[in-house]
Amino acid sequence: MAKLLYQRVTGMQDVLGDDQRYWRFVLERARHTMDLFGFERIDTPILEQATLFKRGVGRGTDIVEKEMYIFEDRDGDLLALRPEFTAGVMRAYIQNGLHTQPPPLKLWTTGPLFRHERNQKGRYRQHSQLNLEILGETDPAVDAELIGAAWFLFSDLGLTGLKLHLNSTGCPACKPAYVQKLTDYFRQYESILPEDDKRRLRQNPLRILDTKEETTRPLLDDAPQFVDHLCADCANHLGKLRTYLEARRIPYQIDHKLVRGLDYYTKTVFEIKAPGSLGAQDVICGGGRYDGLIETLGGRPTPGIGFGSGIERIVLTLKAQNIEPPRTVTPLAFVAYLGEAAKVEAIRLTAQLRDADIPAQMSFGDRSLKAQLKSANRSRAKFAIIIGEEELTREVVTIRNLETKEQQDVPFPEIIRKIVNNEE
RNA sequence: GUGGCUAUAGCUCAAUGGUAGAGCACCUGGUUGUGGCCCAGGAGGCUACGGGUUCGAGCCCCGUUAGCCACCCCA
Repeated sequence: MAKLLYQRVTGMQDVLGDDQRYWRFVLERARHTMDLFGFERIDTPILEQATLFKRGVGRGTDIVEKEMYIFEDRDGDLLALRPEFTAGVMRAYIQNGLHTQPPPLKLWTTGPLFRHERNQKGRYRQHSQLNLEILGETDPAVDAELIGAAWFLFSDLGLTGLKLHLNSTGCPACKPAYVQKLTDYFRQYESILPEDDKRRLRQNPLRILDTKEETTRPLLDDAPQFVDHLCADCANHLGKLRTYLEARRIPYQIDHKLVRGLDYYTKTVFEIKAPGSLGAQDVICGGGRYDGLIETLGGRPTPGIGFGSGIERIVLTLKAQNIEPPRTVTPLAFVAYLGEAAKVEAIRLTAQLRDADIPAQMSFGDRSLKAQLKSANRSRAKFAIIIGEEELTREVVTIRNLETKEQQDVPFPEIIRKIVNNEE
C-alpha cells in the first residue's frame, strides 16, 4: 500500500459498496417494524454533558470509567461522545416534558455510539445501534412488547437460530441480599479463584456469573441463583413476563448466568445471541428494565425498559447466514451520446427521465460508444438510449434493450412512454 | 489496559537474503456508431513507516503505526 497521508482513526470503519445494501436492508426493515409496533422516532445529540453518562450509566462501569471519548470544548464544558443511548434519551424525556404524553411512551432511535476499546470481530470504537425504549409503565406486558419488537425484526430479516436469554437482576429490595449471598458463596473459594474473578468478587460480584475462567465455572453449578432470591414483586414480574412471551410464541431460556454491565438495570434483563461464526461477540441485542434511572437523572419517578442492538453485528450475522438483502435500485435507462450537440440532448433527456420517476444515468467524458455501452452494461441498466448526430437530425433516439439486444428508433416525444411500456 | 498473529498493486495473494509478479478490477485497441465472452496492449509499487545487520533486505533484528483475533468489557 502506498504511503497514506491520512488513514481511518482506529476502530472506525468506512461503510461502502455492498455493505451499504446490508445496512439499508436492516434500517428499512427496522423502520417497518417500528411502524407496526407503534414506536415513535426520537433523535438526540451525539454530544452530551459527560456527567449525564457518569450519573446514568454508572461510575463503576468500564464504559464510563475507561471507554468514554471525553473532552473539554472551547467553552470549557466537559462533553462526551455518547457511549450508549439510554441516558441521552432519558435526558430528552425529562427536558421535553414527555411525561405529559400518555404512557407507555414507545421510542426508538438509531445512530453512532463511541467507546474507546480495543476492537475485535463485532466490536468497534464507533458502532451503530438500534435502540428502543418504553417508558412510564411497569406492566411486564411492556417487557414482552419490547422483546417482541426485537424478535419480530430479527425474524423479518430472515435470521434463524437466535436464542433469547432471560434473567432478572431484582430490585433495590432484593438485590443487595442476593449479592451478599453470592459473595459469601464465592468467599469460600477465594483462594482458588483466578485473579480476574477475585477482582470481580471485590468490585462487582454478579460478574462472576458470566466468567469464562475454567476453574471458576464448575463452582457456578452450586452458586445461589437470582431467581430463587427475588422479592415477591420481582418474582411475580418475571413469572408474568414468561407467560406473555409464551403467548407471543417467543422461545426463551432462563439464564442464571446472564448479568449486564450497566448499573441501572432492575428486574428484567435479556440478551439475544446469534449462533455460529460471529466470534466471541455473539450478542446482537441486549437490554433490560431500569425503573430507577429517570429519577436518578432528576426526573419524576418513571419506570422504563429498553435495549440496544448492534447494527454491525446484525450485518455480520446476516452474512454468516447467507441472507442476501434485496438489490438496490439499478438504472432503467442509460443514456449514451456522440458529439457535443447530442450531449446537450442527452443531458435534457436524462433529466426528463428522472422527472418521470425513471432511474436514469448518462455517461460523461465524451468516450467511444463502445466504452459507453460497457458502462451501461455495468450499471445493470435495462435500456441503453443512444443519441448521435444521425438521430439528432431525425429527432429520434435509438433504444437498445441490453438483455435482448433488440433496438429501435423512437421519436423524441415517445421516449418516456416507450421505456415505461417496455418495462411492463 | 493485556496477549497472539499479520502488514507486498484498488482487491485476493505469490516471490531460497540476489532484477517485485499473477488473478480479479480499471483504461485503450481488435469496427467508421454498439455491451457481456475472447485476444492484444497499458496504467498502477520508495514491499505500512523509521532505524539496524549485510557486499546486497519484501525476506533477518529492533521500534512505531495500523489491521485481525482473543482477554477485559460490551451491541
